[in-house]
Amino acid sequence: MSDKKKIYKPKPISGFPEWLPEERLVEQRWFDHIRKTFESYGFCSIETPSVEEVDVLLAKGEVDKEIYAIERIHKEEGDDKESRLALHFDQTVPFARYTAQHFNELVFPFKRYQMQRVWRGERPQMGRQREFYQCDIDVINVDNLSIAYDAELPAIIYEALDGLDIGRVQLRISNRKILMGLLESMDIKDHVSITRIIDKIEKLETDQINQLLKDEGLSGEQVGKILKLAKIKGNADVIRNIEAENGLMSDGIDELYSVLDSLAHLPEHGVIGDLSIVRGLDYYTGTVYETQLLDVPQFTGSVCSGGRYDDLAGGFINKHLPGVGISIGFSRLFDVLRQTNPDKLGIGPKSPTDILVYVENSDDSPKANESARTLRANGFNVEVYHPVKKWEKHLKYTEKKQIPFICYPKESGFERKDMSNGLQEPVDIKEWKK
RNA sequence: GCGACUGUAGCUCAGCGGUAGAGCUCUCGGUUGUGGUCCGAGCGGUCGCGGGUUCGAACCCCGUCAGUCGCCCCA
Repeated sequence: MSDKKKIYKPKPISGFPEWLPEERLVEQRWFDHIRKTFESYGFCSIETPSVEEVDVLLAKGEVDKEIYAIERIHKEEGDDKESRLALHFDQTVPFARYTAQHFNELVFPFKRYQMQRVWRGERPQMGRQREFYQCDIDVINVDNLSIAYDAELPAIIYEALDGLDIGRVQLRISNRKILMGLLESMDIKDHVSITRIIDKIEKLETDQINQLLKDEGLSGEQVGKILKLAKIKGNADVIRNIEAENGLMSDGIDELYSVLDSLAHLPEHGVIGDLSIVRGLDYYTGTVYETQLLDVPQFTGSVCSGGRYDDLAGGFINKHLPGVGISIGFSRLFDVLRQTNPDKLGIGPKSPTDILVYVENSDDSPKANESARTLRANGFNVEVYHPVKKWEKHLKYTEKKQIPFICYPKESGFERKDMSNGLQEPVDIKEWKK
């Protein structure tokens, strides 16, 4: 009697988003714009495998990262001796490996961009997924790398983000040497836990920050000096007037001044020196970046971050290869906008089709296909609605997919219907061009 | 990994101890002026899963899994 199909009920996997065609279309538009911006500054594209050897990903000793390892289902006893693979956690480390591995074939300073998925095994929430796209640009050079690149990258990023129509963005820039110099001058060793606390300055009350720092064993005077420095925000001149305690600090101030000064052409809200920016990742050694969406106060995280790293690739080759890079948190940006400000996303039609060609009955198919070819040659995206159905069906389909025109044959030639106003008129398809 | 909350139709949810419901979506038909409106019909659910209590469980209890939000961390 009942021969019901067995159905495995699909459910979304948390943190692994997928979009509808109309959302994907916007995503593709964003990718195109970002790619064009990067290439306009002479960056070339590379792609690295989704997986790296675990040893490569952990080369910088960041073992606490939430990395997905992969494994064959038909794994057998003894297969353990294969090197373990894992999905890459970011694109910076694979890029460093790539640069070292292809060192002899690359031209330096090596400027590349990379737009790929990365994976992190963390609990998802708004703007945080487990599988997401990042758009990275980095420059790596041999032995030394001009500080001018530290300023060029944020300029490129600003241009890329500004073109997406997502409201005002603000790049916040600091230089780790400034805070590190201060800590050094006070003979404080545990940089990592201090910087983690500084990182929360925007989130917590001053009292709480004070307490956290004191819990680390700092004196009241030390805490005061650190907080006074970390709360400095402003333009190039503000940074220039900071008093240096030692050479390291002085270097940091000079570098940050130089970077901010080179970015003076950006709108005032677009870039700011902010000494509370220190970044969690421990391989950054100089300039560090974060980016805020000024018009989305509900989301305070950074949508685009990066920094200068002195020798990330040096672990893979016996050379000194300093670099600087920034990564747009593409999926974070898209997701945050989608959830908080869907109008800004400019979700449009459900397909790229410009013209639907109407087939009245199956005898007309060859004619329809041929006219579609003509229109495609004229630059349009054209689809033929093959099922032979009533005119109303065609209209409904065209309407639902928000296709602007229907083209249909008449005794002599063709007519087109403009879906925006219902107007129908004869058309010479050879002369109808995009 | 930790904490709080939530799992019923494709989606949004009602039902809270007595035969599984609504709206939307979808399919088909009718009305209409060639898209809209309106009308009718149909498709669609082991009530997350496993156990327990009960004459009887979507509902109460225990466990488990999944999800959402927050923390940690970060794009």
